[in-house]
Amino acid sequence: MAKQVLTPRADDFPRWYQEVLNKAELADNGPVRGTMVIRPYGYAIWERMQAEVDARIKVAGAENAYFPLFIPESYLKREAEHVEGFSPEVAVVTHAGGKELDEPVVVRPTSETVIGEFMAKWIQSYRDLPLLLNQWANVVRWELRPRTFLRSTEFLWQEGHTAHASQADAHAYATQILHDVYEDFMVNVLGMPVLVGMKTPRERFPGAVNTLTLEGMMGDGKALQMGTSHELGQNFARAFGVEFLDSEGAQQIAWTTSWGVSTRMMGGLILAHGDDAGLRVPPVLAATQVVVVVVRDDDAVVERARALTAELVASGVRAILDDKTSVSAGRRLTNWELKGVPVRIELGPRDLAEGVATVVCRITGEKSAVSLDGLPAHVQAELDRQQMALLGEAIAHREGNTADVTSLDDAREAAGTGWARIPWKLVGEDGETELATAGITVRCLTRADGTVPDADDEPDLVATVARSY
RNA sequence: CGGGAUGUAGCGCAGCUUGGUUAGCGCGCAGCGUUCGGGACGCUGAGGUCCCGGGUUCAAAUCCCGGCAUCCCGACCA
Repeated sequence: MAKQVLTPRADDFPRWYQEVLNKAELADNGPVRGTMVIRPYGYAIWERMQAEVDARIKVAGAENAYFPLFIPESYLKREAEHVEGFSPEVAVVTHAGGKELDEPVVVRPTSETVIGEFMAKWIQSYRDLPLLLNQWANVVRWELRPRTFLRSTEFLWQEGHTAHASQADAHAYATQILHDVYEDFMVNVLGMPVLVGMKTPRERFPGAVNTLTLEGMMGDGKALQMGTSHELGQNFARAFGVEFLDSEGAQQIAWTTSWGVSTRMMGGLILAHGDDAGLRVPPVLAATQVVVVVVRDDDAVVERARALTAELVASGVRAILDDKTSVSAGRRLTNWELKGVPVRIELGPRDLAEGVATVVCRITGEKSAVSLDGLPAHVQAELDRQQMALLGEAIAHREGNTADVTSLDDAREAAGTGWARIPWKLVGEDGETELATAGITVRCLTRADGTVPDADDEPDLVATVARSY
């Protein structure tokens, strides 16, 4: 019997995306336009993302703190480009406590301004630098076209904010976060071979002097910005008075950075790794790496499955038991497949009689009978192999759908199905505007050797252009 | 804000052109029975301000007017 779980995504990708969200029980739409409700299964994955990212942030030396959700409107107005860039999408509270407020407060769209205010208080001397802060929070941006996880009105993220004594230090730190935290996480945990580069001036964060980005290719060949790291120069420090005395006793203005990744990565995970049977979660990320499914309601089977689950947990695998035999086996198997649990172990009377379990790998689709003895070791090896297979598949997909071109027409053509790499000097600001009319943007600039440039006017830069979410 | 479309059960939809008894279907949900190794089947049942307001009519989900909301394509964006 042919099994067709979801709408074929080639026909209607947005609909396929929505079906995965619903059927894999990741998220629902919220009551207010553009907001989302993250369901427990989706949130468990987000918690794993948080844990992995947070650990890397701490290695990079930043500490967690928390700043207010409400920001005085006047703060936002202190940095000219920043207010201009954000005001269209800021939610403003004008009434509270039963009366109109003297000064409206905005719901943070990002926290550079409040944090800048406090950095100014906390920093007096070069000995106070660098100040490396991070916060896990929700922010609100009233975007015109919201989409669950990819561009929701409210989203969860991590925003790092740092202050440094010199431009070189700030640049080095923004770059360190880009590679050691974000790229490492995305490649090794998410299994996504992100393209790391620099945004063009047009695509820069409002108020930044340099925006670095990590771009992932989705299953349909579009690009998704998975994370960013900004050098803010002295723009915010000047606006908020983040000043310090250097070792010579001279008053200096600090150099700041900000960087973040968000629940958008949940959307990226779905769009990059999902297939027509639902989500596929990389084993390193998965909150549930293995599900042991009791195929039939049989005491001996239930008992053995429970023991096996305990064995797996004891061996360090994140495993759960599914003994809910009141629901038919076929339905449960399909549900776990939709949710993308990397390894499924099916145990029934037939398996038990032969001393084996049926091991099914979600990522490669392989199915095999494996002896119950030594199963935990086998499972661990299988998880590692599935992780590599998923990354390998994503790399092949990206390479197979990226074309090197030398004209804007060819770039437009290639962007119909994937990415195009084109010399930046053939594009320029005018070419960028022209491509934009066809819905194509310059995702980032890289050097010919693939490394991240220091400036957008370096010679021989390569622009990667694509459609995006 | 421009261009297109849609609002009917928890979800997905039909019915509207040509007004007419009690508004249907699939999925899901509840009960009983048979099933159970890849989304089982039968029977029974619960569940509805047909987006809102007004109008026409003996009679409106259906026709007319006004409003609201949502979705898709653009501009904005983690």
